[in-house]
Amino acid sequence: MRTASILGDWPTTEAQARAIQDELRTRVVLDEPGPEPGTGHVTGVDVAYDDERDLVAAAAVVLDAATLELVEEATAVGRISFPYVPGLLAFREIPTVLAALDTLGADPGTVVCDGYGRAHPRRFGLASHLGVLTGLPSIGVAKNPFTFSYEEPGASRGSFSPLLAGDEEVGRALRTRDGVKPVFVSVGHRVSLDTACAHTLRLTPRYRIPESTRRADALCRRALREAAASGRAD
DNA sequence: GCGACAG
DNA sequence: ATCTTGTCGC
Repeated sequence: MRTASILGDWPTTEAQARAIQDELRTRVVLDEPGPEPGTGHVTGVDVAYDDERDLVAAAAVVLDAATLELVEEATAVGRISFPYVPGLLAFREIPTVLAALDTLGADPGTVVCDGYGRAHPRRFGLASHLGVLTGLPSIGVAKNPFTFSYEEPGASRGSFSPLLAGDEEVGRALRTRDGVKPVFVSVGHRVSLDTACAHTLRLTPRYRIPESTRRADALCRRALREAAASGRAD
């Protein structure tokens, strides 16, 4: 029901989308440390696309933050709501992600997005946007540095270096596994950068990418396959 | 003006 | 994101 009202005035043009980001950005909360890593729940969200069939599938996977065991998972399928434009990714992913989150019975805890939060041209990436719309603490963990610069962090897990937009630190390049390419962590909503990195390290005991994101990725791909096979969307 | 550019 | 087989390595 909430999703319907949000889709009601979903932007059509890039200019409208940017204006929405500029307005919602003022509601981001950056002065809370956020939930203690390793306590409560952590929820991974991800989205998969079938542009041919105009289908999008989202998944939300709730994990126990201490054990990383599955608590609950949800999916939603819909139509593509916006083209991919660098800097406007949220408008492509958020409607279906919200639909999936809405069906969860468990408290999502901290939401982990596959993308950026503050590390964004207007400091309002997917994780920030999702955080503001849901009120939930959120962080972004991306696989690429986008347009930002960074110096290679030390080779061991836990090493990090600032992710920079000019001389402004908008996130961190964080090494989650020894000798493996870093991930790019930024704050979404109601979580500090230190806490966001601590969460990310707890979520990567085995792989470079957070367990939450890996599970959400697998789940939304499966949901997309099934939706394409049965030919439904809603 | 041209190229780069989260997923 | 997605198109795609085998293959090198732990």
